[in-house]
Amino acid sequence: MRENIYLQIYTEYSNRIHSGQLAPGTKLPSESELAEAYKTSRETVRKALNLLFREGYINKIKGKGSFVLDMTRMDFPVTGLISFQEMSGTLGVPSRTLVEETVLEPAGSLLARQLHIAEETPVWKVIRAREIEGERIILDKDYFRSDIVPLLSKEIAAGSIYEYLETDLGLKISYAKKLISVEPSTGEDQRLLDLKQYQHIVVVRNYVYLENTVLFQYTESRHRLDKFQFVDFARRVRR
Amino acid sequence: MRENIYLQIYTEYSNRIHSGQLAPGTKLPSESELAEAYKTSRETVRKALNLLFREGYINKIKGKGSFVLDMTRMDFPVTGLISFQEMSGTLGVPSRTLVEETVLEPAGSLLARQLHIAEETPVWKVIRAREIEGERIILDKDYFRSDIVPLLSKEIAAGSIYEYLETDLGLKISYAKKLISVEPSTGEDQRLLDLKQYQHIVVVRNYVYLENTVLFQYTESRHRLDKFQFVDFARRVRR
DNA sequence: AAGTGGTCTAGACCACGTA
DNA sequence: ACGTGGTCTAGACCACTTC
Repeated sequence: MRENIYLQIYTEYSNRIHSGQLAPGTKLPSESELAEAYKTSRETVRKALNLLFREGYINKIKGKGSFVLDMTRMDFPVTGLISFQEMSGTLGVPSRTLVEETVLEPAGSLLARQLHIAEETPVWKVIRAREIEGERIILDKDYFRSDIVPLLSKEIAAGSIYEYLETDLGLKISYAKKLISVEPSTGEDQRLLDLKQYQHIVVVRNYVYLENTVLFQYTESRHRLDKFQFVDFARRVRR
Repeated sequence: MRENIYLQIYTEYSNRIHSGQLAPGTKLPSESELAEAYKTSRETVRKALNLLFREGYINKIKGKGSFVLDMTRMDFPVTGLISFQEMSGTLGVPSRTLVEETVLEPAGSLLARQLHIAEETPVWKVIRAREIEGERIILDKDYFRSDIVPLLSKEIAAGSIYEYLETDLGLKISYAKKLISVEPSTGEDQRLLDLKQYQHIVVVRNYVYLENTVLFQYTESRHRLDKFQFVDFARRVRR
């Protein structure tokens, strides 16, 4: 039996909405009609529609139907940082990554507390500056537990570390917590970034957990004030 | 027939996890066991567990079971601003709201663009300063479409506007988009807040939509740099 | 009354983890 | 082999909207 019918329906419709093929306001076929069209049950269709709903692609109104929302007003991505990854993905913005450091060293007291490990545990430390349109704007400081990530080369750091972790190491990332705050900039910030006159810097602390709830990565992403933007889309939960 | 069994299960377990009655790491009963215990079907139980999963209360591992996550490490709320509402809710932090202005006036060009309405349309404007531990730290500027919110008194503004909108006016809030950025502070900020030496201010723009996808409220929440913090919990979506 | 989405049922088969 | 969660089915009844 083919599986993940609901993901297939979700993907097809999210693509059509993304591409503009389905204009905002368009009414989707009813759940029963979709079930028939995909030769599946209504509950399976509902799973797909609920995904689209949760991510802001459509709105569902009882008694009326499901309607395409205006994603263009939402900018992108629906939730997350408008930062290096996204900026460099968008058309024609020249950007590059400067790997400043890739070392294996003992965690130390501060980091040991962040990662909930012993101070002596060796930890991979990767420091990268992100240059966008000729300006070094973001400083990424990544720390990985070395018992989980045995090797990290400069080459890997220059590319996508996440791809390496998921496809090569087979790690299953489950969830992450972000903490955003504004803090005075450090000497390191001033040395590695083009900070202009700004005395403060936006710090995004990221705690990444594996499926087995092990916290294996801690990241500090330090953004120049004027280039920082964060988007959050939230459905209101009724209880 | 009793309805919303899944919400009942969700509420019971989220409460137990919140209160610490269910310690982190605890294994929940299996889905079949829960279905039997609540005299319902497995799919209904799964609906409840998926809610708990999405909100970071539990982790689900195929073949093993569902496990309580450590919420205390997560601070609170799971996603959102650590700001006035939350701060004032926590024990013993003295705080109050100063209503600076409650007027009905034409939208004007800037606001007309934000709310997607005509410039002449009257709009309720509510300006409130939030004082925490004797310092005015947050400036909330709320704008409501007057065709949807007919009346807004100073008394309502001093309390919870959302409660008024939902219970008294029966408005159904569906979703909201937040945009966070850092900007130079204005004269108004300096006049109404205790800004200290800070030249910049964290601006949280909030766009609130009703169930029928009408954008009816635009809010600017302006936070003093050093008192701003935002938390985001995100499950990694696998596609 | 007809059509829509919201909830629920009582099964089924599969993939994964543990023993 | 067994228990676990992940997906799916083919129905059912309900609440809401529209006609």
